[in-house]
Parts: sequence; C-alpha cells; structure tokens
Amino acid sequence: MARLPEYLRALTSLAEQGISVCSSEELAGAVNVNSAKLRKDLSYLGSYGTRGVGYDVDYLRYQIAREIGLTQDWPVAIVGIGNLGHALANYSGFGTRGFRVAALLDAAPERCEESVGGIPVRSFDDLDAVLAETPVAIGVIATPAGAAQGVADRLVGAGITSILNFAPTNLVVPAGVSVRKVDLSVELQILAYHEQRRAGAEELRGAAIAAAGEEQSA
Amino acid sequence: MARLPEYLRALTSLAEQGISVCSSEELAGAVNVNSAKLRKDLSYLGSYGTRGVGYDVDYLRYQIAREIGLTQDWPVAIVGIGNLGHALANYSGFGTRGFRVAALLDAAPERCEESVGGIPVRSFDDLDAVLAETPVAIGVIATPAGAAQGVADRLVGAGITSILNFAPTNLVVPAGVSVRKVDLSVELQILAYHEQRRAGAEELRGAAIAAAGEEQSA
DNA sequence: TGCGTTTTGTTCTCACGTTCACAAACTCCT
DNA sequence: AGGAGTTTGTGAACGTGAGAACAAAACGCA
Repeated sequence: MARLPEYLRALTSLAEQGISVCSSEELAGAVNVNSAKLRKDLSYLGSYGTRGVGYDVDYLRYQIAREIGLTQDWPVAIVGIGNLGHALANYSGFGTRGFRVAALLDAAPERCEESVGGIPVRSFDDLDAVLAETPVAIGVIATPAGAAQGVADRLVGAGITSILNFAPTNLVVPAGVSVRKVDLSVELQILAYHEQRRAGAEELRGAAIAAAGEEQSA
Repeated sequence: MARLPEYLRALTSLAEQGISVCSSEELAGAVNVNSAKLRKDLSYLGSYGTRGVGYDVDYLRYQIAREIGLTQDWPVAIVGIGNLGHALANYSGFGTRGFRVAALLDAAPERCEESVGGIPVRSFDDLDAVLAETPVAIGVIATPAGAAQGVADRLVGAGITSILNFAPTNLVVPAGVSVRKVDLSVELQILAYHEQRRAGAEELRGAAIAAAGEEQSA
C-alpha cells in the first residue's frame, strides 16, 4: 500500500518523542486517515498490535520497514544532472532510510568533469560500465522530457526494474518494470484548478448578492 | 479531475506534431487510460467532440486549459531557497502554462542577498510586505520538514489558499486551503516495496524449484 | 477469579470510480 | 438522397476501496 511510508514516518516521529506505545486512533490522527482504514492496512501485514493496549511503536516501525524493504540498502542512480539532478544528489533525505546515491549520469560530456556530493558524474554512454562497477536498484530520471523515454529504454535494457520519473512524459516500459512519476506542473495545475473554482464561487456569491440587491431596489 | 493536466499535455504534444483532430482512442492511448474513461472525463466539461470525427485538438486544448484555469496568470512564491528551492526557481517548465515565479523567500538572512533567475531572495519575515508588493496565488514550501508547518501557518495567515508542499510532513491547514504534497522519499519507498516483492517472488520461485528437485531426489 | 474497560481485527454495507455496451449523430461514398 | 462506417456521449453493470459496527482479546481492579 502507498500509505505505509506515511505510517512509518509518523511512527518515527512518535519514537523521537519518546512514545513507545500508541493506539490506532493516535496514529491515524497523525496521518489524517480513518482509524479503521489504518487498522485494516496494518492487519494486512499481520497481527502486530495487542488488543486493549495498542501498537508497540518500535516493533511496528520495524515490521513496516521490513515490509517496504527498508531493512536493506537501495542504491540509486540519478540520470540528468541539471538543476533538479543537482538538488536530488544533494538531498539529505535521500540518504536516510536505506536509499543511497550510487551513481550520477549525464549525457553532456562537460558535466562529467564535475562531482556532486563526492560522487563523480559519469557519461550516460558508459551506463553499462557504471552499472557493472556499482549495482543500482532504482533509476531516477531528471532529464528534459524529450530525453526521458530514451533514458528509460536504456535503463530497462541494463536491467533496472524501478524508475522514478521527474520528466513530464508518460514513459512506456515493458511489464515487470515499475515507474512512478513526479510531475511538478501537474500538481500546480491541480492547485490552480481548485483555486479557480474557489474564485469562481466567490464571484457567484458576489453576483447573487448584487442580484439580490437589484431585486430589492427594483 | 487530476487527469485533466495529463490530457492537456498529450493534446499539446499532438498539436506540436501538427495533428488537428484526434479520436478518444488515440488520446487515451497517449495517456494510457481507458477511452471510455477519457470520454466521460471530457463530457464532464461539456460536449466538445463531434461524433464520427473526434475532437478538435486546439479547441479541446483551450477548453481544458480554461477549465483548469490556465488561461490566467498564476504567480507562485517559493519558500526555502536551498537545493530544491534553487532547482524549482530555475525550473523552466515552471514558466510555461501560466505559472510564474513571483517571489523567493528564505528564513536565513544570508540567502537574502542572492537572486535566483533574476528574482531576489527576500526574508521570510517580510512575507506580508512582499505579498503586498506582488500578489501570489500559490505558495511552494521547499523548507526542511521542521519549518514546514510554521511556514504554512504564516502563508495561510497571509491569505494564501493553495500550497504545494515538498517537505516530508503532513501539514494541517484550515478548511478551504488546498495542499498538495510531493514526497520524494515516499515515492522511493513505494518503488522499493515493489522491487522487494519482485525479488521475493524470484526467491520463492527458486526455492520452489529447489524443493521440487529435493522431492525428486528424495 | 471475574467483571468492566479499552482497543484491535474483521465483517458488512455502501458509495465511488471504472469499464462495458449501445444508441445517437456525424461523415463519406455511391 | 440514402446507407455504411465511425466515433461520441451516456446508461447500466461491475469491482474496488472506504467507513461503520461489532466480536474477540487483553489489561486492570476488586
């Protein structure tokens, strides 16, 4: 489930506050979900709570981390070291929780002289060589939209089966490869949509008041 | 609907290829959705297609853009000019489609001397003054997790009703304020989960084959 | 030990979103 | 002009996920 990471984060936060046991209500409140949904999600992993008491924070934390797979190390390769790629390579939250930037790749040869956060930028042409040196489980695409599909094809060809795509394109990949897309502009557009609807509603209210006033005066 | 931006992008791509008319099947194929779903989504906006022919690309593009609210200008303020904030400020895809970086804010005074992409970084303490100078419709939070809730509170207090949150925290905001969250680490964890399940399945297959072999030899 | 309280795990119901299937409508060709 | 072929728009079935409600179980206290 896509909610497990949220639960994990909330549990970590509780653990940092020194709380060792929590009820489903408390945890659900921290994640803003229904407590029944939370319990159902957790029961899918197994019976890790004790009735009448709640959940042991550390124990549940470990169980969720194990379920997600965070007990092992996940080497990540970032392709496209532009503004976003730089930011991702330097992102500290990356390192926490088992994820580790293992390689940086870029098509532009002039970028390959740099090194970001101690990791050298290699040419994307050397993909196979780089992957032979350091194993990579997850590929992150931070290239322009036009290059994304080609990069994805080569990553898949090199044996990568998990891709996080920041480029605004719908990647087509063979079955058995997971792709997750993060699209800044889509998020902004959704916000704009709601914002516009709010503005429109206000206008309507205003018009209704004006109409009521005219009716009054007529 | 959250799919409208995807449709819009696909339509723009078609328009760039010089295609002026397309059927729901073609468009649905480009977005990887069912054509019936696409038609129902579009019919929610109105009857913009012609039976037996399809949809006029430019006309539909305009209608969707109008529905989302992209026919107007959306000034955006970015709070937190660290690695990610820098990348966002320089992000070219930001400028396209009606979104415009109107202000950059940071709590650290030393950052306020810089200017990114021609826009000066102002102190977050001067939020109200900055918003008085330049109107802002959408606030983007690119701060560390600890500061995010405080920033959100101040943005809401200053009248902002749409927030895009990159910090790994669940913001609590009053009703009537839209929040969208982009969480890199959650996406990675979801990928790790699937990746681990694939690896586990392979192991199970291997174990099953081994067991079958043992059974054979036993 | 036995009862009341608390909280989990689970079942049932319901609503939503997705998909199928078909009628209405438009174009093209004869 | 009329029929064949396409494609939209929409009504009906289907499946999935969410919320409410309840039984089972653990703890505390008398």
